Amino acid sequence: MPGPLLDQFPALRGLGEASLQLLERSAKSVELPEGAKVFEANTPCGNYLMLASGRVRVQQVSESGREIVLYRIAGGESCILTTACLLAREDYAAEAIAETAVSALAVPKPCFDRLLADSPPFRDLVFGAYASRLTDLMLLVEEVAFGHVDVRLAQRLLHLMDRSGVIALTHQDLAVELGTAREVISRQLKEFERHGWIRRERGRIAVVDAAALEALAATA
Amino acid sequence: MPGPLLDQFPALRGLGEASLQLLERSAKSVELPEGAKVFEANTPCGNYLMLASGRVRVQQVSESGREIVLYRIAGGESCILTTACLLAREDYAAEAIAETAVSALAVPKPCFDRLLADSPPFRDLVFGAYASRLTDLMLLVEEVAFGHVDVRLAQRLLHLMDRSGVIALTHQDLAVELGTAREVISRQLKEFERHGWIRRERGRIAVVDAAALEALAATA
DNA sequence: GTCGGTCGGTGATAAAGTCACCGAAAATTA
DNA sequence: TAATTTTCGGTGACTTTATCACCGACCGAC
Repeated sequence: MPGPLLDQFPALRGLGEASLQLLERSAKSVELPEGAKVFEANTPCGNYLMLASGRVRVQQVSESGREIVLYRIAGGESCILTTACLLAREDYAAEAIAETAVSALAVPKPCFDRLLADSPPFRDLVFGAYASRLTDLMLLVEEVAFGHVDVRLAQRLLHLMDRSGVIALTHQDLAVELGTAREVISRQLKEFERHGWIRRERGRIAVVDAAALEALAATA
Repeated sequence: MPGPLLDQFPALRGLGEASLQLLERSAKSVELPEGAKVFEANTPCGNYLMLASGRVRVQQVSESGREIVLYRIAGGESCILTTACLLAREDYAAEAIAETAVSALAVPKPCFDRLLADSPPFRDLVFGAYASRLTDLMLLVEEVAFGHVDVRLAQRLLHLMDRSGVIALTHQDLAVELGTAREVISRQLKEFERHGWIRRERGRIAVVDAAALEALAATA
């Protein structure tokens, strides 16, 4: 156990002694290295997952092999996709990948059910995660259906860059972020560079003029 | 009250006397005519909605005014979008329209919270609805991102037609179903008619060769 | 009947996706 | 180190989809 439960999940403050002890006893701590698959498409699942630290990317894979990033989960959040199959007894429709090293809590279904019944803060945690993902996905549908790639790419670059303005991703990675084709990204990036907004290197992109990208990104 | 609760919501069988009585006492019956807005985008909400009968369409509207159908809710199901804002205290991101006359149960938040705490069957109902919508939306993202309009249109025609193979929708309506433009639908339908798969009339489409459409629809 | 609104058709153009292929850089192996 | 393989990105040609502007036909109301 990497630390006290409440430090990892501040949302559980107010959970009550009994529930906390139940969690401490039943939940197993899980450690995953960067790049590990948290779960795969079309696999049954038995545990409810709570992310203590790290970041997980959830993406949809189509039959033709194309991919799109659906959303990300950060430390302190719960992974509602596992909940979905726990409750609906369906298989995953998507896959999840650890973007950083991840430590999580695997809660067995009986314990999950018990907490759901007994603990309002736990319910809030789970429901809150559901609600966020749901609105995320609705906005994503809108973006994919009606958004323009240049605007979406500008937004994503700004969101993915680190403090120094660097994005260490390949064009293919960015294509998966937006659910589009690599060629589309390559041509768009060339256009951005032509404007002097970014610099391209193999496997990395440096944002030069963030203000210009923000102006484009605001072209909702 | 249009009838006993359990007839309208078989999923609530096993709810327990106390919970049932609480529901009967607190929940208000709501009747909406066809075409009524169940809720609009960016409006706060105070009640949890359970659909007794009728059908509701939930669709996303973009700033530019374009629309796409996200999913539908039928009798016996709960409307998780209301739950989402109840729990996340966010506004709606989408709007919902009664496609038929609708009778529903409006459950006030305190009562909703109470049932969630006390009743496992009620929890299953709510969580189950969440899980279904979530997987629906993930599949929709995939479809919009990677699907081809001819295939998607064939699927939708087959799904929307009545027993006699008729779809009483305008081209614009179908465009909203798929989140595309009317012209795209018009041209595609002309192509379908050229193949002898459908017949077009003003405001209605008649499916002539469902098998052919199914073959195309299976071209996932 | 006339009128205003809805419905659908069409051509031109732009944006995005697809396909096939290429060379350069990096990683791996000999 | 040299050779080989893999990954990464570039490009042209073409298809599909989206957008824009406009049109005439049909429909219901008056």
